[in-house]
Amino acid sequence: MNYEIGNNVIILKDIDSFDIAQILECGQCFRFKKIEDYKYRIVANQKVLYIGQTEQEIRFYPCNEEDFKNIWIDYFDLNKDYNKIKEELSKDKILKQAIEYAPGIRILNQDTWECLISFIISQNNRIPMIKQAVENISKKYGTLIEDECYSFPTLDQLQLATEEDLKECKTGFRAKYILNACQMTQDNSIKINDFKNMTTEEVRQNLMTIKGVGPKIADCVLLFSQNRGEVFPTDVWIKRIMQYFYFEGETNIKEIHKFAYEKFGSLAGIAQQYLFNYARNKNINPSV
DNA sequence: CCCCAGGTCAATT
DNA sequence: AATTGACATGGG
Repeated sequence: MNYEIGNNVIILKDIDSFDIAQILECGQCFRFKKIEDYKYRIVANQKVLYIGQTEQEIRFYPCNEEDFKNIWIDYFDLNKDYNKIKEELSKDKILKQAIEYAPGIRILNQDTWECLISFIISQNNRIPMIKQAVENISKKYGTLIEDECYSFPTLDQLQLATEEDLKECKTGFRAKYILNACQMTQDNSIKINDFKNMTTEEVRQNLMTIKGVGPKIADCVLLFSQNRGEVFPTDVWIKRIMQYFYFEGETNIKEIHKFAYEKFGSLAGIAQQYLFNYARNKNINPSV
């Protein structure tokens, strides 16, 4: 990978398929703030990182080479060849459209614990409100890093919360689900540290023992924090776009999964993200 | 005032 | 096994 090391900044050039706005705004990640066009601040891995992108280069700061190599290359999935993936997926003409609409999407490799709690909050909720709730929780239970930015709380930190506390953070009826996730992770019923050695189906079943975690949230955790490209998280938007483009009207999630696994295989998760972004931004909402 | 949101649970059939 | 209403909260 071709990058330059500056004074507490890493400058990345000649990277394909990287659009920081598309990556952060496509619905996979909740802890980012737009400073101005193509300048974002994220909080991840106990760090605050700014990303500024121009046509020529992408700047990551404050950042030294060690952190870039150890943390951010993996976080931004920089070793994956998205051109090859897009070429493969573009054999399907619907995917071709979705990819052309947002060719700079990448799937981030996020922290599993944060991803789990964030997507528990996501159920029957809207993205701006999910962001707000995650922010509230971080401010109340996380650690101050710098500049009013708080890390997402660890299990030990979040365990201090009561159901009332969590409701004050605007998590609503999901507060008790978060408590259950804390409890089951604490007593090692949820084996986050073993996930990397478990099959996708084993991880999914383990996550779904948490009250408030069903197949959709489990698949989001698998895709966005465990690099399992073969899952196809299916929410209302995915259901709409699949019905609109691939099915003649109404169908069910089981049929959608069967179709997606056969058609996209190990690239299903990435395909899903292009489709989700396309459906949401084009407001695909057929009256079928 | 009614509708819905990156779903899931529990009750009912 | 499949269907249906409830659930907190706030924006359109």
